[in-house]
Amino acid sequence: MITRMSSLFLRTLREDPADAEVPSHRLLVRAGYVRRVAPGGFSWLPLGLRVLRNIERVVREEMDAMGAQEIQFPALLPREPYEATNRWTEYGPNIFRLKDRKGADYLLGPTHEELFALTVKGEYNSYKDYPVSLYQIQTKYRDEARPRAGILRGREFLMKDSYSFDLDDEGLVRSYHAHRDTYIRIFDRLGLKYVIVSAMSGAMGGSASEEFLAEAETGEDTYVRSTGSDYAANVEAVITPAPPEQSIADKPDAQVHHTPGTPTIASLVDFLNTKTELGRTFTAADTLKNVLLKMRQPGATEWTLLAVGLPGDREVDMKRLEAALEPAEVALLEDADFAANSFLVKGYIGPGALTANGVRYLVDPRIVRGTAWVTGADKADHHVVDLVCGRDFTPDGTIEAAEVREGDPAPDGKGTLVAARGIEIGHVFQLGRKYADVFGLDALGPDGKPIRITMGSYGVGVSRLVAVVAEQSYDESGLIWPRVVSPYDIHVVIAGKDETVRAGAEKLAADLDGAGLSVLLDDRTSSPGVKFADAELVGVPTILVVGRGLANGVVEVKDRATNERTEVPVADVVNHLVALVRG
RNA sequence: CGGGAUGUGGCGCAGCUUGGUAGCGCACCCGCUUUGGGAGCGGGGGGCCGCCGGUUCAAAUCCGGCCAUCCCGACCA
Repeated sequence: MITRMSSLFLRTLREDPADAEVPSHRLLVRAGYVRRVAPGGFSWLPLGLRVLRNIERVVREEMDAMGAQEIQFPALLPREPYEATNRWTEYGPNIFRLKDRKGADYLLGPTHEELFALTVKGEYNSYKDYPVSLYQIQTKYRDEARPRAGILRGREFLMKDSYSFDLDDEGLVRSYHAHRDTYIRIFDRLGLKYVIVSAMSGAMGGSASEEFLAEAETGEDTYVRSTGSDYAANVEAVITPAPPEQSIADKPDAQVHHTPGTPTIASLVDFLNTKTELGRTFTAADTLKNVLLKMRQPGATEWTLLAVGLPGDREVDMKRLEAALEPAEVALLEDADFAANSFLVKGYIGPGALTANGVRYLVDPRIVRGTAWVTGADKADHHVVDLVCGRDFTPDGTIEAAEVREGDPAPDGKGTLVAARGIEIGHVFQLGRKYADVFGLDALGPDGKPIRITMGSYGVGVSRLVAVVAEQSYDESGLIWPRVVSPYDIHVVIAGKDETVRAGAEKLAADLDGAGLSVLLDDRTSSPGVKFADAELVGVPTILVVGRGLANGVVEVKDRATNERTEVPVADVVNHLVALVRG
């Protein structure tokens, strides 16, 4: 196929659009791939649509190859199924809601677990029907609080979502891994640099959920990776390696010290080192900080107290804490709560009062049996030194609530952690029976008894991938597409108005087309400089320049990624390019 | 929802302090010249200056209110 730029619906911009910050947004607008029509809403122009369709094709081929079957739901959905799962309420302001002429409630689908579960229930009844995996590639709607970064986070976007249905947990794990492997193939084919991070804490069940994050400085998701292995994880999922337990026998007795005016860790450490004669130097890491919180299970009205103990040099990471306590709601204790619980002496809280008053006490994994701590003595202006875990206090358990810092040892014991940023491009998730329970999705088993189906849910952000690929592949002149997603195989530039040059280029374009390549032919009357600049901006990986060399029987093949130019005899160029593209 | 900024042809911007017939660059149209790195000259088309109200003989410009958009944060299957 040959597309002539003289008639292509395209207008490139010489300057960056004022509202674009991230490279993908800037370049996709400048190069005429997309145009903004509303906050978080973009139209796809011919070049952009071709890239989107190419990515969609890769996703579809791999989904089909794994045996998933494609179906399609409406984006406009009735309220009832989402009411049944309580998501009509849970989604809050994040879904688009609308009413029909009769006043009935509808929504624009943000994700389709309900519909898939209901559809399978409607069609399948026997255990012989399972397992099955279904998917769709469909427009999703979410009323994001703040759409941003062009098509990286829009309110309307194209997503591939799929769902697996299995008779038992082993089947779910198989389906999960089939999807995971498929996603690896998809992202590898797209030439992306990405990591797979565990998205949930160990307490919630290992690999039940993993995210695929494309490496990008502009990414919204922070994760950590190890310097010594390929370990990578969401900050919420990092497991703190516990130090070895220590002997209790050789520890000195706990002693209470009068430590006036030391309500903070810094003031306490300073006091211990300058105003006491303990014969050693303390740091914040030697102190045990007890943070008081309150938590509430979903649906409950009463808050219960919770204390988290952690080394004094670490802050509580509320996101990690929330992830560890999910689905419970959690909040820091307020002054009124302290007033209502007089045994809590703010600034001087120790494990003693907590345990004595039945407050659930969870500690950081670094606080193991045999470790000695400086902590509050439950009395204003008093701290206790050498309070030993397992001897002087016994926590109710451990919790991953402390902040993760660069330089922390990696959980696998190899290397240390460093922070990195990424963009979520895929998510695999063992849903379990949540939706099957709500809708009564059962298969009739061989013994005549119903078997509750277990589901997996898997997503790929198809339109987002256009921006993510761009984000990982561009230079100061413009986009640089990998061949699989490039809008065309070859960009032919006619450099010169000479009629023989034009005719030669037309002939070559026709030959390339005949050899099965897609060709973007710049047959415009503009000056060569304009055409070169546009070719670099548009980003087709191979540019064929037909110009002054033609008289000597050569044309120029330019590699967009390296900007290397090689002269190739006209007679060989078609074969040369076919080999390049088929590579 | 908090903080910051900005709204002037399709795009990028100036003009606003000090009110007086709306301007520049890119893009677009016509003519001539030009054609290997965003051509030159000449001629042209296109704007309810975000919206509403106020002040004034006169408002893009001053005052008040509203709306919208972008950025940072909170939020985000």
